[in-house]
Amino acid sequence: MAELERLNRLLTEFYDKMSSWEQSVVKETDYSLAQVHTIEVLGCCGAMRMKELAEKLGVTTGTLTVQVDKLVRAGLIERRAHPQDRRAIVVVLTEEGEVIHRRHNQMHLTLVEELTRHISPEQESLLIGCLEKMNREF
Amino acid sequence: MAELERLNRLLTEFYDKMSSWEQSVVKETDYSLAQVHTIEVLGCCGAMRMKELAEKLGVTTGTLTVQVDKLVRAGLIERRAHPQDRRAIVVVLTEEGEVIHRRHNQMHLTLVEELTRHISPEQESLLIGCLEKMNREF
DNA sequence: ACATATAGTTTGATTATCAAGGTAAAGGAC
DNA sequence: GTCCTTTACCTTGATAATCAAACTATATGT
Repeated sequence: MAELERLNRLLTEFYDKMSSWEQSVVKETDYSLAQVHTIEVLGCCGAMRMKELAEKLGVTTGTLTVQVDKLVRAGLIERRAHPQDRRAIVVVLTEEGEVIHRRHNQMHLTLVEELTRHISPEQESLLIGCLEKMNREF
Repeated sequence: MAELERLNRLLTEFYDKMSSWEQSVVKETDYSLAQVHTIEVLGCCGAMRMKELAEKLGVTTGTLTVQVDKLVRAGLIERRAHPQDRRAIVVVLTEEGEVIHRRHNQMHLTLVEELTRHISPEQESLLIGCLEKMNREF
């Protein structure tokens, strides 16, 4: 099982490097890591209710309420009434929030482009296949 | 560049899933995420001085001092004098710290084993190659 | 119509974190 | 050797993120 150990090491290393990359990128902005992450999820997955957003972010709804308050005050997101469920709030990016998201996403793309600089298109396809399989197993 | 976008999505998804997996695993233990991460780094990379550890963890030495205090009190790590540099402290896992690390590492291995369940050995080798290339580019 | 479950907010306490300032030691420049 | 600068770590005070639990309003099932 040396192969497994090696893969584990590489995945952990990748995770740690991604983590510090994200931290350093966020430090350049006016927003915190938690705030950028919230924007990221809303930008990638689209508007959603508090409950769902809290689950995706891995925090309680109480925590999210506080974060959403800040982002609303910063003008990046808005609270909207849910059309069917009057208990629910739908959180949606404002135009400014969209801008922030696109800018951040572009940095991600640039990073991935750099990371795969020495990976051939065929290998890249294989990598994509592996990632799909792995993500499905979580 | 649709391929790039797709890879970016998959990597982000993988990162997020790893993150929540780690969080849920840590929640079962008596230690916090920051503490487990400290143990993880010491276990994988071996004993090192405060400065180096702080860099690997992405925190200031001030923050690390506080965390190390807690882990020393918990009996998982020890502060040792650096043999050459009398300003420096070498942080090292105790026997109990090693046990915690091995237990945590085993869970990582089990996870990776599950994740790669549907990946052939040949694909796995290719995946390892890709990860090595990507980690080198960070 | 009533009981129970769910969505979101508020509150109080805890933890992690940083920046800035302090101490001690190392490493050069002279 | 003596000073100056840099480095390593610790301490402190303030701030941000987080949770659990209590609360309000609405939905859902019996």
